[in-house]
Amino acid sequence: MQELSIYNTLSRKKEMFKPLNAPHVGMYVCGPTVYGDGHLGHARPAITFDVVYRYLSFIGYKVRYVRNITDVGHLENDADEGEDKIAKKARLEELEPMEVVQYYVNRYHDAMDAMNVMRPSIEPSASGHIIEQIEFIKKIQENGYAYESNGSIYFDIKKYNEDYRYGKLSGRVLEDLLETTRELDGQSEKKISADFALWKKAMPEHIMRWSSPWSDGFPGWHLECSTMGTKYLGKEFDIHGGGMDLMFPHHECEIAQSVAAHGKESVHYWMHNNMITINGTKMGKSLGNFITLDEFFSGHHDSLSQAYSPMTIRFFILQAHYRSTLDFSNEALQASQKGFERLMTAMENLKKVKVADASSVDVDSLQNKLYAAINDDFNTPIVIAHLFDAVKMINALLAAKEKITETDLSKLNTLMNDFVYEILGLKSEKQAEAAGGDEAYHKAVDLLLELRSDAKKNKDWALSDKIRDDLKAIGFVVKDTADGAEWELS
RNA sequence: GGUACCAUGGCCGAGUGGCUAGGCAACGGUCUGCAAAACCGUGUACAGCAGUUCGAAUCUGCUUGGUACCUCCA
Repeated sequence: MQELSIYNTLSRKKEMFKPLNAPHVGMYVCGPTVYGDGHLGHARPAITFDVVYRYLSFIGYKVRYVRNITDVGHLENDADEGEDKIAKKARLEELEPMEVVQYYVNRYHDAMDAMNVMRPSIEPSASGHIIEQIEFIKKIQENGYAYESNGSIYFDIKKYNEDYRYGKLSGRVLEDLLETTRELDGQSEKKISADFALWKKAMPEHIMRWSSPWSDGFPGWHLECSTMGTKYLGKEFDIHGGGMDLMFPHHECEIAQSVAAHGKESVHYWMHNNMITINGTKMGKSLGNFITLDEFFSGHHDSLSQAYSPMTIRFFILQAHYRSTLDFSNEALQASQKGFERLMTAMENLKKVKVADASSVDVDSLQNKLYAAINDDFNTPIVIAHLFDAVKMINALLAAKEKITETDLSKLNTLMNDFVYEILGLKSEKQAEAAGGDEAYHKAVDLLLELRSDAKKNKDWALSDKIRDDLKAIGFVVKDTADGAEWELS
C-alpha cells in the first residue's frame, strides 16, 4: 500500500492518510444543485475527487464514494422568506419539480461521463431522504441544540458554541460572525442571526413540501449532507470533499449538526478544491460569468474562440493542483489541448517501441517520481510533468536514440497505462471519434487521401496540393506521417 | 469592516533556503517535392523595499496590487 498524504482543511496541513477501517474507505463529496446546467466550476470537484476515488481504489482500498444530488432546500434569498430554487424554476417553466430535477441530473451525468468522471457508488438525493432528515433533526432537538419557532426548527448556535466550538473548520469566531451579520435584515424567527434552519415551514406558494412533526415544509440547507453521510458511511467516516466556497457556512454547519446529533465529529479528512477563475475572478453562478460545460464542448460562447473537448477540460484541470485557483483563458485551454494530444501520441508510440538487450533509460526512477507526486496530496501537475519526461523517453526509444529491455518496456507500459488511464482518468478521444461518426463520410475523406497519395507518387504536385489545400479550406487537417497520411477536423 | 489567501519568464502553472518543474507560444534545426504534422534544441522568471543567512524566488517585517469567504455558490 502506498504512503499517501492528504491536506486536511481541519488541521491546515498535510497528514498521512489512515483509514478508519482499512481496506474500506468512506468518502462523501458535495454534488450539484440541479436547477441549471453544469459549468466549468462544477467540473473541478468532480474531476478532483474522481482522481481521489480512482487512486484510492487503484492502491487497493475498497472505496464507498457518496456524492449527493441537491434537489430541495436551497432558498432563493438570504432572508428566510425565500422560495425553493427548484420550485421556482419549475413554476417558471411550468414543469413538475421532479421533472426539472431529472432533466438537469441527466445533463449533469452526460457532461461527467464525457469527461470520464466515474459515477459514485451511491448518488442519493435530498428529496429521497426526508424521513431520515426529520429523524436527524429529532436527535439534535433531543440533545438540546435546536428550537422551534413558528413551525420551523433552527439550530441553536449559541448553545452549541458553549459546549463545542462553532467555526473550527473555517476559522470563524462566533462573536465576529454576530457583528458582521447583524445588519442583514429581519431574522425574526431566530435567536441569533447565525442560527440556521433545520426545518422550514412552507409558505402557501411552495410546491415542494413534506409533512413533519412541526409543519408542512422542507429540510434546511445543510442537513442533507449530514444525514446521508451518516446513513451511508456511518457516524464517522474518512473523507469529505467539496469546493472551498462550501467551507463556510455549509461544511461548518455539517460539523455542528453531526456533533449535536452524535456527540462527535464525523469527518476525519476535510478536502477542499479551489475555484476556477475567469479574468482573475471566481467563475460562479451568482456572478453570472460562468461558461457551461456544453458551451465548452460545442464552442458556442462569445468568450470561446473554439470548441474544447471533454478531455481537454479534464487535462486542463489536472494541470493545476486542486488547492490552487486555476485561471481560465482560451490560450491556457489551447495549451492544454496541444499538451494532451502530445501525451496521447506518445501513448500510441509506446506500442511501437522495440526491445533491446539492455536499457539506457531509467524506468524505476520514473516510477518513483510518479508515485511520490501522486502520494503528495494528489499533485497531478507534477505527475503530468513527469509523464512528459516519459514522453521524451518514449520518443527517443522510438527513434532508437535510447534502448530498453523487454522487462523495462513491460514496466514502462504498465506504469504509463496506470497513471494516464487508470489514475488520471484520461482517454484517447481519437478512438471514440473513429468508433462513432458517420462511416461513409470517413471513407470518403480516406478516398481523397488515397487519390492524393497516388498523385504524389506520380509527382503531380498540383493535384496533391489541391486536395490538401481544398480539404483544409473545408476544415480538415491533413497530416503526413511515416505510415501514410492521416486527417482530422481542425 | 472582519477573516483568510495569493503575487513566478509572452500565457497557464509546479516547487522551494543552495542541484534553478512541466505544458503552450516564440525562435532555431531534423524530416518533407513544398508545406503542415511529428520530433530535437534554445529561455537563470519568481511584485517592490529592507532584514536574517556563507547563500533566498523560497524565512521575517513593511509597502503595493489582487482574490476568496462573511448571503445561494463547485
